[in-house]
Amino acid sequence: MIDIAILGLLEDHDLHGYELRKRLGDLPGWRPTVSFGSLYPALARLERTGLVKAVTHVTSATPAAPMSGSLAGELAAFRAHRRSTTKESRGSRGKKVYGITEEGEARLHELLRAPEVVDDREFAIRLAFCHHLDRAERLALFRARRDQLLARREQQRRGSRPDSRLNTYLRSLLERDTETIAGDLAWLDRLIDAEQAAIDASDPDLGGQR
Amino acid sequence: MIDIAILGLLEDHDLHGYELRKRLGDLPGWRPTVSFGSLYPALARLERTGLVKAVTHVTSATPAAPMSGSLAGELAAFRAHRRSTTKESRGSRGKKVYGITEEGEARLHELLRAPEVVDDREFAIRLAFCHHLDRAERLALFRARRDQLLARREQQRRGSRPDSRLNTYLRSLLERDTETIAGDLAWLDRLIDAEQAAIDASDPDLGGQR
DNA sequence: GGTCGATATATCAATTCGATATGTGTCGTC
DNA sequence: GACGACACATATCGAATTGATATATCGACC
Repeated sequence: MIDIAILGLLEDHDLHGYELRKRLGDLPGWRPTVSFGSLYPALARLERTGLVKAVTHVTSATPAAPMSGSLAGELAAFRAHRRSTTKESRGSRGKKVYGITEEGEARLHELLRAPEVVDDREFAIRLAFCHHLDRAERLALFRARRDQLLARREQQRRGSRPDSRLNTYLRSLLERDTETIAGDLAWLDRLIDAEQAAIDASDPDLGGQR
Repeated sequence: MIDIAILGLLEDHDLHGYELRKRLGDLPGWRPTVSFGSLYPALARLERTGLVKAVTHVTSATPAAPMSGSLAGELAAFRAHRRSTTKESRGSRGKKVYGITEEGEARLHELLRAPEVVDDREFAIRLAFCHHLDRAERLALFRARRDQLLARREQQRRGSRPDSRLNTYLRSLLERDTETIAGDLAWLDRLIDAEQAAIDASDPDLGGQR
């Protein structure tokens, strides 16, 4: 989940964790922003699997970072190292700037393209970065989401047949939910139409096939 | 989170895990339903802390459940026991029916009343069971949610000042988000008005104070 | 007799969150 | 120029949640 967002943001600029967190907060899907407990382990995982790499920009004092070696060790070793080499490491706790690798770019594309649309948050994140897809792939994503919302609406209709048993507040909530789904569908249909129009315009001979 | 929903459902009827899961699926907040990995550990936790208790209804074959003792033991012991007493336990794997305790009812009320509204899912769950609150408490819940949505709208406005930098899809998503928040606020205001009207009607001498 | 799908409980690894610890850089202010 | 408050920055921990998987019984249908 968070992988898409991290890779998507790094595709544009190299960024360090803290900055990444702020930008993630501007995206829908995290309220109000990602926790550090998600972000840093995720970055470590992505680095371990070679999808991102550190461009260890240690600020000011020590331009060519000397402490990247201690990263492999565990906390105690790290601290001990830092304490024993206080003079060298004076001047900030190495701000780690990350960049995306070629494998990372491939993985991002693969994650965006994957056919199964799972939850609302994931769709939002994928949509936020879907400009990396081509038009046909984008259309497939939109339509998969549309099917999902349709199914949700259907399920709701089945569930609320004898809805007089429900309390007022739950009924009201369910009604609002229906309203939101209807709104989402209308919005999605506008996106789909726009995308289809763009395809027709760039490829007029296929216009009759939709 | 899941505690509110479990306690809220058990407040109406005694239920076993599987049935609980199905009813949870009818509530908004879980898509399409809770996972077993959430439900059963949560039930175990609630039982351990005395908020719910098992009324071990072992179906058909052995009406007065003889294997409640093995529950305390671990998996292997349980299986060994079951295998060695196959004849007795023939006819279903002891369906555990849970009921709410007095402590559970107190806890439910406390959870519903708590002033901090955290995320959307939690508000939905609380709303679904807020008929257990009195009108003033309910109104406080609604207003807290309202403040939260207002803050969200404000944050969005600040964030999207120079929004021409965003790609089309993200911009569209953000617009739809704004629309949804506006709709939620309008809906909430209707709920608040209705609640206030009910308070005024039942307590006319306080009508001027709002 | 066999197997499919619903009922039912339980556990596991991985992910995420909220809280917390720790340290640096930069104001303002006294 | 010393002090504290606050933004910047990385990291870890425990607990909750998810999705997958294992196990077992039941009724129905062929």
